Amino acid sequence: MKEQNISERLLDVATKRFATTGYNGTSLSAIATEVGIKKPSLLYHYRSKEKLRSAVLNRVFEHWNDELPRILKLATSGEDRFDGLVGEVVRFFVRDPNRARLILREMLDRPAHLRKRMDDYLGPYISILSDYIQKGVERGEVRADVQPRAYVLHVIQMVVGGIATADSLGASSIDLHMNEIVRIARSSLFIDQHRTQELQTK
Amino acid sequence: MKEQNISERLLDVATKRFATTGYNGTSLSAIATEVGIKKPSLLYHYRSKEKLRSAVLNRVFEHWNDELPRILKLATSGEDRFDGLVGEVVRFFVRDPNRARLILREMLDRPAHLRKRMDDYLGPYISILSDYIQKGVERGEVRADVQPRAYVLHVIQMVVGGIATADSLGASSIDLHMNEIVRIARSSLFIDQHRTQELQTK
DNA sequence: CCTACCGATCGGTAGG
DNA sequence: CCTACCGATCGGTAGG
Repeated sequence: MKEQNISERLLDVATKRFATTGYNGTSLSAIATEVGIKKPSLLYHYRSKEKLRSAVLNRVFEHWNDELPRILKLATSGEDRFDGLVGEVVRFFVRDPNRARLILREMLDRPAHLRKRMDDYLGPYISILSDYIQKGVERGEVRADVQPRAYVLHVIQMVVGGIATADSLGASSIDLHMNEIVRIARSSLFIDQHRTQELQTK
Repeated sequence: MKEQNISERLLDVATKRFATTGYNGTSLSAIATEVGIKKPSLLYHYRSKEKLRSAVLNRVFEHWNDELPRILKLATSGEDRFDGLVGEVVRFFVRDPNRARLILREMLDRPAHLRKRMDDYLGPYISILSDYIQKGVERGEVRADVQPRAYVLHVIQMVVGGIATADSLGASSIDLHMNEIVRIARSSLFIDQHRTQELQTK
């Protein structure tokens, strides 16, 4: 688990540095030095800084692509599994907040470029989730005025943004903040069944 | 309205550039050239790049500080005025999305530094809003499980993040997305009175 | 507000 | 994987 070849170690360090100090704020020599080699040796593994950037981003999106199918299987039915689903997404980014920072930075640095990548990797999953929501509306479980696609995007964004910028907010307890995000997401999606039932049995 | 001194024009251009290409991705000569002067002349107005950065951030926060008291007067009571309040915050950032991008970038680049600024400028207002929410809970208008401070922070973050990264998401219609954000914020805060009343009158 | 200039560092190449 | 080196550009200063 600890033995990695140099290409992978370069990718790890580059991910961390790009996430924390940004692409423009990170020099190739800084990355190389942290791995224990010199800049020209780095450029043998990745032929340019841009290639390194692409490699870093590709790996993050592939991680995502590996985990999302598994996560989405949790979401075959209604409210019960919703917390599990959002919880998994939260855990994915909490496990390594640099993933969130990296994506947020890329959104700011190269909007068009990232939009394409998001469409390719996440597009299908977002459509699946939107369909689930639409079915929930038809079943009467989900609020009728939800905009499915916008809802999904903003929940993802709340999670990614919340984790990426947790240090800037007074995020004393990450868990408390993530719980509140899940609560916001859930209660703005579902019609409140408990309350309905309480009142109906009166 | 069009006549500005050079210091102000430098501030405008620096704000735009820092927001779109980042602090590290913007050179002083690029800013100076766009204003029509040379780099050493810029450095007469702002003695270093860091001073320019501070000046840019100060102005954004002061804008905010000027408008927030007025906006908050809209929020003296419950659900009716909630949409107006969130709507004003949305409009503030939609009017100039670079404000949102700048703050998001600073959160990523210098978390500790921005946290202090946020506390100083926004801290009191966040406390006021948290108190409103707490009173709403006591009145039975607001969900009892809301975490007031976390709720406020994440709604702000959803707005700022959503506007800053609108280009990256498929934000075909900004209005649709902002409406969905307001809907998410409102419906996750208030107990659904309409539904309650409908059922009670049955 | 300018020209002229500084040392430092950048991404990248040559060549082994 | 290295040393040595490239032109370009960076933030900043001198001096007027």
